[in-house]
Amino acid sequence: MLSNCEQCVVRNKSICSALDPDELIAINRLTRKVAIKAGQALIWEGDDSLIVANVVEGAFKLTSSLEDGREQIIGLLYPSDFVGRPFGDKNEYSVTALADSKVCVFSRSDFDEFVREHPDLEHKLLQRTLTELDRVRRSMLLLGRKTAAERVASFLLEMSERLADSSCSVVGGNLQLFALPFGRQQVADILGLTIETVSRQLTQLKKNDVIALPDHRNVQILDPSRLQDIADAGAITAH
Amino acid sequence: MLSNCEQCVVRNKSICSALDPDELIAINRLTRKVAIKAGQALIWEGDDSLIVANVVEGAFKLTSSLEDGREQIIGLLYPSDFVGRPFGDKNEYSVTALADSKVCVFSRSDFDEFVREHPDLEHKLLQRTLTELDRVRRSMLLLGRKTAAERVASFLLEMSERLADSSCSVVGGNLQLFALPFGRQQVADILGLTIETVSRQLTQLKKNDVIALPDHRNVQILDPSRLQDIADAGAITAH
DNA sequence: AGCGTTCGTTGATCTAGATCAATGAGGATC
DNA sequence: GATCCTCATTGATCTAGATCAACGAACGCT
Repeated sequence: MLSNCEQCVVRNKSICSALDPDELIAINRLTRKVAIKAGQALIWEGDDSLIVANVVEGAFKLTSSLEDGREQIIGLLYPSDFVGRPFGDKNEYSVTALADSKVCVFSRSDFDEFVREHPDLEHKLLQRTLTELDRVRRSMLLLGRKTAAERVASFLLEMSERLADSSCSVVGGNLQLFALPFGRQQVADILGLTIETVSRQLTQLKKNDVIALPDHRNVQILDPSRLQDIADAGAITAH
Repeated sequence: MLSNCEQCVVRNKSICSALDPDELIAINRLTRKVAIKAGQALIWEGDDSLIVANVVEGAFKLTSSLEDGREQIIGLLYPSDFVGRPFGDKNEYSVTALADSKVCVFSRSDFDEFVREHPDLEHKLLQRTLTELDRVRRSMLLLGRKTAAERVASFLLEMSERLADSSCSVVGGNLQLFALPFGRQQVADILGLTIETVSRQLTQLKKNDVIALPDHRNVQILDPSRLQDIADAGAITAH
């Protein structure tokens, strides 16, 4: 089945939103929709950069590892996000599906060429890259200088923001419930901690009534301002 | 004195290398050369993004801090590097001169507009941003998962590469000497460690004849492959 | 030359978070 | 509904790196 950009669900949020109908037809010819099963890799660390893609459905993690197995999650990708390394010959990171996913794939050379001919598209790509750079730099402060409590609190706040437009429900402006799209090990790999430390910090927050944990995947933020205080300074004042 | 792009020392390495002589004259009108003393800030964390710039001379650090004074160095900037946040309204990070420096400053709105009219310039900017993103992500692995020994070794290797074209001297292909453009505290703030740990790791490397430290600022790499092994896996085998 | 002042090194101790180990709690399969 | 199997929690202990503290060395200043 041919992919059809006009009917694409991420058409208005992805970089493709820079394109007019004619251009959309042109880019349609360069693209191929691919399904990726949960756990399957789309790109391997160290690979030549042969493809780039838009995430259409699902979620991906971007990871970098040491030989002995230590892994750091460097980024998370959701529908409408752009994946891959244009204008470069190596992928420095692996991209792996966290859930069953669909992506819209381009050959990198085709994509590079198309982008150079469409400055508006290149502009969108630049804006995304700048935003991502801001985000990644923020996590450098987290990884380099924050305590475990601060990291977990920051993470929960960021996830609640990021998932705000999808599954998040705001009741009374203060009550937030969302489902993490992954397990404790992944949280640990995002925060540069161990699974045990993440678990202990979460139960600590639960004991202090800052959050509730209906089950292993769901998180409910009961006291956002308190969580914010913890994220910024780690202060856990007695409740 | 008017700045003159034609005679600019970073003309061929900065993003301005994308411009032809006519365009250079046009951009010249938007620019102003400014001297910054060591220790002085060019941009403050949280400021509105009102200016962007090219580094012409000297060195800068990009930092993010917590209220209690903990600081993380998020990036280093050298001549020909681009500074600031185009196409965004906030600077999330401070930019401070590490040495007496000169920059070529644009108003952000002027720059944004000029960039949109010059796709080649925007392309250069995108390439730089993508490269920087790769570099920053690499340091996420360092900050999140590497030990102190691995961090210091990785740092020395990266600095020797980065300074290769300036003060670095390669003798016999194996002997590298370079001067760090900053003190121990800054190294600690780059690596997410304390000054004491950095110091101890350096003396450890010295004792094992992996490096020599002629004085506090200079570093000589005696055994690059050993240093590389340490950077990757932290293994310190007895000498 | 003498004297602060700043910066780096070294040592002793402490602790946040890692590691090791056991237990518990769904969720799928037959 | 019993049996795995995977994943999260909890507890006990250990350790890398932080913290606290003293000392030393280089540099600028009078």
